[in-house]
Amino acid sequence: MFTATEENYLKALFRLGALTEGGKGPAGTNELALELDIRPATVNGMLKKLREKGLVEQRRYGKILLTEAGRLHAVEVIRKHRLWETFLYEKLHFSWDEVHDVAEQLEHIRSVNLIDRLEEFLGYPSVDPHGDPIPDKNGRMPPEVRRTLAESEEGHVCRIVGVCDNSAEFLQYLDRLGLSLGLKMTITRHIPFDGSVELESAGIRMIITRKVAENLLVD
Amino acid sequence: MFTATEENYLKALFRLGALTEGGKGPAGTNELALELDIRPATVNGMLKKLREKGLVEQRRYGKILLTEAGRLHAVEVIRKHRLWETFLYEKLHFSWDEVHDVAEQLEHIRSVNLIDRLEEFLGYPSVDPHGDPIPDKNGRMPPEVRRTLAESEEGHVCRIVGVCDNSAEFLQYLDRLGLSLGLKMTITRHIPFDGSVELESAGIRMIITRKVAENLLVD
DNA sequence: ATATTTTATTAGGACACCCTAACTTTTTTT
DNA sequence: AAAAAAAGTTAGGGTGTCCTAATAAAATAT
Repeated sequence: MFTATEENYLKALFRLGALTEGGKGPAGTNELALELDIRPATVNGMLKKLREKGLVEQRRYGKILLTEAGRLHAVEVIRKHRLWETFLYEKLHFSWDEVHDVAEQLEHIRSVNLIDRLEEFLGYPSVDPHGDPIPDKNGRMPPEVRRTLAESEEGHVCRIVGVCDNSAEFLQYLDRLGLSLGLKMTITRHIPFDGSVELESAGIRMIITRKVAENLLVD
Repeated sequence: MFTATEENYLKALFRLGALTEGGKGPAGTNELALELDIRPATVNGMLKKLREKGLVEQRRYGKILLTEAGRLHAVEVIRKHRLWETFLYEKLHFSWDEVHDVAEQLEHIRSVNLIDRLEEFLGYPSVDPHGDPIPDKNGRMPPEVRRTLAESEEGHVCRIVGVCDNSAEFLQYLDRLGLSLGLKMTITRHIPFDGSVELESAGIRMIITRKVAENLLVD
């Protein structure tokens, strides 16, 4: 049905939030190319194919959106990826950082039964070793346990998954801080004095105020 | 290092006994093409590539032989295939006939640690669900338990893995019976009267004499 | 509003793997 | 030994996925 390459494109689009609804909004050709580490010209050609297959919607020179079919398949691939990661971590004792590359290959194995049986074997886990939720076989993500950055423990590695305050003011402020949806970070310290949180992301250390921390949802 | 396609060629050559030593001897381009269900012209091109990579030896218009490097890699792929089959059968409860197609994909997953950890997880099995031996990580097949057809139980599914008598007479006789190395069969009945063995292979039922049965090794 | 920069697209090419059709070499049959 | 059959090879294409270089459109800056 789908090639491994096509699946990787869908997955990347999903990651980039090509879903209209919440999130960062649709991605463009260049952004997708960057995400996949493939040249824009190549991506452009593949998008044509995905459009023809009804997986993606895009007007000339426009942003890319996953169709319902595209979204469903993207989620299916993510489900496979996360279940395989869980298998590697829990059953084969791979370390946190080793699982990804192998799961990247395993997620493309085609079989009617394989992934459901693997899920059963693993005891229907709800999150993978990175804490990411595992979608069910109908493409639904389990209700995420959303916690604010302020409640998160020291040393915890997490990602920004949403905000409590949706005001333009707050979002613009986040922008200025370099904080965006999906950003991965490590909670370095909770500072008792004023409730500030020290964190580290992409090699950069920063301190954010308690008020900001209370309004950032992390996983 | 190797593409999935290259690995499939190596595996097929190994199956066809392209090892000089015992067995059926080296295969030709056509035979390999038949085995892989790929046209001879295509196989010819791939053989050039495998020769350049030092995996195969072949003179113009000559038979194909695996080099030591080729043989080692073929065995490695077979090891992966059989360990994955064992996993699917024992842990995910796939049936005997479902495991092959999925293992055919899984055997090409690349990872330094994966297969050794899987082997450990499975408890170092020595044979796969079909009774085929699983090579160890150094490319050695475990000592096969070779039994003659005469000693084999009724209902047993097995393959001809060798002969006791190597005379031209006997081998020509086997040829006439349509019995060849690697042939899969089911032992239907042991006939007490004269020790004959009734068996079934590829939908054809036949009876062979006790003397022949005593000289055929099966797995 | 025009110039610049960024983003998207087109054109043309490469490589892996597959094909069919035609041809050559080797083997087998007569 | 010549004819026929089988096996191996070459020539020329096709698809999928990638590339670079050049161009067109849109967004941004002046």
